[in-house]
Amino acid sequence: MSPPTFRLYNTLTHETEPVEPIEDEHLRFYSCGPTVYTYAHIGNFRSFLTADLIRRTAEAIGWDVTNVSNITDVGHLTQDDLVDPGGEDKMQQALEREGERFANIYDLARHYTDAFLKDWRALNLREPEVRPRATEHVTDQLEAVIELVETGHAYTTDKGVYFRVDSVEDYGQLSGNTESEQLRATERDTVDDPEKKDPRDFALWKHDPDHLMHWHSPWGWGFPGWHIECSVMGMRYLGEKFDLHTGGEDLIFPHHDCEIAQNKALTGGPAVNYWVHTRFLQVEGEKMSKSKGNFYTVRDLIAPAPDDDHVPAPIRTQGGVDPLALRYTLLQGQYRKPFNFTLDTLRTAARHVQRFRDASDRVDEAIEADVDGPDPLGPKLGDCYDRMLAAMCDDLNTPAATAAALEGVRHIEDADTLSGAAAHSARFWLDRTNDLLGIIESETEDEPPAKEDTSPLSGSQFATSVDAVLQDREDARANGEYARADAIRDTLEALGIEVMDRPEGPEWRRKVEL
RNA sequence: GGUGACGUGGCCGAGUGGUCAGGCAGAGGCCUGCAAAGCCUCCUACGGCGGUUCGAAUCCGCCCGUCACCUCCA
Repeated sequence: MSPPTFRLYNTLTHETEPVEPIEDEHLRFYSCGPTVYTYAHIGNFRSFLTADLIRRTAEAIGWDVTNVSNITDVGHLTQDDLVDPGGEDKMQQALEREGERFANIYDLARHYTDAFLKDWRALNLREPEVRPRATEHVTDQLEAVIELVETGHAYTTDKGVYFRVDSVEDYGQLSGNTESEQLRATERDTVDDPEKKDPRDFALWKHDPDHLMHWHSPWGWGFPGWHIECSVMGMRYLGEKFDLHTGGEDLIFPHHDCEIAQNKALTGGPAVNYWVHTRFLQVEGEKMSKSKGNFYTVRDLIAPAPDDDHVPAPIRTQGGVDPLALRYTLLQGQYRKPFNFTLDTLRTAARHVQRFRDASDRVDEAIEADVDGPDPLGPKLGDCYDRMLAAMCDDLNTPAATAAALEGVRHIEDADTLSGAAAHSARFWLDRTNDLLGIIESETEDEPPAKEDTSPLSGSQFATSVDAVLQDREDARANGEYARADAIRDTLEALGIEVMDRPEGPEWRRKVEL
């Protein structure tokens, strides 16, 4: 059958539209990446997950994909209008906070970039084709700013260079913030540059020789404005026109509106056809914030570090969550709707991921055994896959897609026996499901994040001793000493070992504790 | 105040005019020495008020509520 039409909601048109790449069957898109001044939290990754799902869906319908995802490692000011030398940026603040950990601002950026990439892989996000860093493209940015000044789209003041918003058509089209007067009326009480000609004008270059990161420019030492880096890096790696651009909903204004304006000024027309924005998530029904104690970074959940001050106390003794369970959790909400992240959902997700894994193991055994027999699974699973793909193509409807996937795994579980033929069908389905949703097995080389292992024994030694204890319990059961058998089970449970008595003998696994 | 999004059962979340979403939790049952896991059954909602229609969670209007952005937060 022909693949379904891939449709996405376009912030620019307020409609869900068929995605039609400029180059047939080749999707080229840019994803706004993080500013690396701290560990990324699960909300950040909800947005990056959207980009990953766009990639996977496009690949599933046979398209090529070129994705550029940047790292913002230049510290930008916390207030755009505050272009005085005393202004601080987030990276500088981070360095002051953690000065003892890092030699300098570049060291800090490197540390958090590495941490970010590690989390990226842990969540089984596919690697973008290009991952440019802002600090490595300052020359490109400078050239763009010079061009904008020369073409009259920008002007200089003592404090920097500003983009002249009224030099392009339809500024603010993306957000709907089109009224100059409106922005003026709501301007915050910040230090303004009196030489700015329009309150909407934004900085392309900031004059500041004391900034921790500074570069030489025709206007003296300083650093680039925030919006210009994405315009420049997007065009450099994807061309003057490309298909799609992703980011968090907070970036709609001003960042993406500014980017659109810059691109128009530089190329004479808009660069991007589709804008896709991911809604913020909430945690336990509230805005995620450090003061509420519901602020989760990826590493908090998947690999707790009890001595790390970044890990909030309420979960410092928890964590150890399967990163794919975290991924599965984030799939329970469609990217464009508010999503309420709860530990309860995470707990459930961990169980579901385990079901996929158990089914996968069983299928592998059945392939090995290769018993003759019919294949009742093939058609059912084929149908499940079709519905999964259709759901993904329908504006990344991940809740519907995971529902169909769960139905598929139930078909495998329900089969009393798996013939070789059925097992091969199941293997094919599991692999394609994992390709599309990435929820069964990680594709990365990284070691799985160290689960908290308080045992002094290594993994295999530990397993051997658990097996020995279980044998003792089996002996007790055989002798009818049920009180002793239950005591052994309770002891193991207290150690985080879950015991299941199967017809073929006892089985155990580590409990998922949240 | 401006801009944009969203309101579905105890909870999370599909569903865009008429037939079951699904999951979690809960209740009962099967299985088990007892459990756990798994399986079966049950629980049936659409923020409010109008309107369109033979028929609306689904379309329209108004209201209420939640969230986000309004100069650097994904």
